[in-house]
Amino acid sequence: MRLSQAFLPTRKELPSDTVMPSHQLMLRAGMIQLLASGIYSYLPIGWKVIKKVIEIVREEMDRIGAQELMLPILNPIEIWDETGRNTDFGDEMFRLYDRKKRSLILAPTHEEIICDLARKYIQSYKDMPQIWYQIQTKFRDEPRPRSGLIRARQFIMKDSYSMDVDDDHLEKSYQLHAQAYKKIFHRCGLQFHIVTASSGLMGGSGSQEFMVESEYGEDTLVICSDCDYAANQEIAVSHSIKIKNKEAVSLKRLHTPGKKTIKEVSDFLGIQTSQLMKSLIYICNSQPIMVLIRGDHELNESKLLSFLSCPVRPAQPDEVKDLCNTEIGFIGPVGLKKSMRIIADLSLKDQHDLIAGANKKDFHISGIELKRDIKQKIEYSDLKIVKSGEKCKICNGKLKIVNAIELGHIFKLGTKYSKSMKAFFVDNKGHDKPIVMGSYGIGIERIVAAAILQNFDDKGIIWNEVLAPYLIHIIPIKFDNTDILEMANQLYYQLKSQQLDTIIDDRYVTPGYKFKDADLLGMPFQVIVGEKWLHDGLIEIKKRKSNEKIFVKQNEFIKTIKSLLK
RNA sequence: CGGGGCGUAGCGCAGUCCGGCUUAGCGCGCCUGCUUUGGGAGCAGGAGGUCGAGAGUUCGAAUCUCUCCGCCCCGACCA
Repeated sequence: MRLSQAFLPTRKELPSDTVMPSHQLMLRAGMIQLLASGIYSYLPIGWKVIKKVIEIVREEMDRIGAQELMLPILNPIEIWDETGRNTDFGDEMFRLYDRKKRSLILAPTHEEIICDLARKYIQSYKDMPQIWYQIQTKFRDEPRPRSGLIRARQFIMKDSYSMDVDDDHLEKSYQLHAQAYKKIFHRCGLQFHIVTASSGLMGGSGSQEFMVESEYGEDTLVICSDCDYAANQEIAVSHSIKIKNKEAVSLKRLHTPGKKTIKEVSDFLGIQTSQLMKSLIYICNSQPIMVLIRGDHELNESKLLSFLSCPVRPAQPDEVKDLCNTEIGFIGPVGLKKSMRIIADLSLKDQHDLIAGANKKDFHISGIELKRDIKQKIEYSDLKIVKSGEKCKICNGKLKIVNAIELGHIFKLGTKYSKSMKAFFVDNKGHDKPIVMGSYGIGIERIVAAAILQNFDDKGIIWNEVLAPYLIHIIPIKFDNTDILEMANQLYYQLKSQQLDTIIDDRYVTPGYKFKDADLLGMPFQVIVGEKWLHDGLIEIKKRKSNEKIFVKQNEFIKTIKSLLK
């Protein structure tokens, strides 16, 4: 490509209203253009990179025997009613009507459509296993699009679905995907984590996410520095920092005027926050539930949600007052007016001398032992958020917390969809059984953003050879000198004839302009034809990443370039 | 959906508090001419704006009031 003819609108100035480096660089390098919030046009070099990612994904999916197909984006609403996900997705689905006023949606994912295909074509255990995938635009009306392509409302996803006869075979399909995903992200040159993830309300027997660390990430991971343990914070477990168990003592009411928060109470009483018990009221299916957490811990709502298998919300202040006869800050499990389900974090089990609210304004109670002092049955579960510095349950190593961006998610769906959509097959004994499914996604643009995020400097993007829109960027300097222009053109044609993706900056602009643009665009190799060529007959090859310069004679050029390419 | 910020030329911004010396300005970019080619060139000339939209207040509105729209950030949300 000749830059003089290219649609490659680079910008010197940093776009305002942007925060994330990958977003800023994609805009500055002329890769993307915003059309509306969360909706982008992909300009030629942006699209070129995306196509490279897609091709890698396609190769690795094909390698595990997955079969590519293409499903409709426009879906009749009825099929989404079959699984109840019309309601579940709610406002996140784009909705529209056809001329007959029939309700349609723009698909945010395709489990239902796949399941429909499966129930029509998969009849016998002999028809499985199957893995079907597509690489296609998805639509989600995100409440808050952000960070450029990281969270967009229209984005490209590779989604695949496996159909198997039972859980063992699902496990195989799942592992095939895990392997394929590792290869894909490795090939893209990314550093990533594989973490166990929350199954949420979807049930199923497990899922893993493929994550790249980033301070801009929307997910939080817990990672062990000593072993392989890595999990999404939503489900991560740890050994809490141990505290010495106090002696058993009797209950005592303490006057704590105006002291509501854990910190206020512990400061006032001169005790460790870990001796306190946080009492939280949640509402689940309109029923109140008291949740108890150690004072130095925080509740992990995802864990509560999966323990209860029901969406939860914190109770409103007036609801709390209604239930406990006092305001937030002084509630506790001892002396509750109305009985309610109580769920406590494991760390509180068998502890002596805990302190909680007295259900009376300005009073707390000390000396609490849940087993001794609470008559009703208390359910115990791991409910706390894992914090940095806690110990790994597997190896006792130190856990760290990092933010991350989710690039891929593999999911054992089980039979949720096949049951509700009646996708059954006949097993080898002649019985009807629901197809056992898996679903697996990759965010294509997120790979591009992550690749930039992991490889840039103050001058611009640093592409690796796999994803680079062009491998080589030729820069003729002083090119009104016909020798230089001729040489540069000659190299350009030579490289092209070797199938090496090359761009040449044949614009009539100053050298500084060309260098800045080349660094911003970040092709792996810059080939500079200038003074050195005129005086010494040498062509300069500069590596974008290391800034290393190599000077070669013309007859050595192609050989050298090829040896530099991996 | 809650909180905050912003909307003035293709891009980045000043002007808005305190209405009228602003014929709406600056930098970058763009066009023409001459000069210029190892780190975003110089000089000269030029084009480009319903000041996000609508309504109102006023003799007079980019500036004040109201409504709406859009974009960004924080939070909530994110099978």
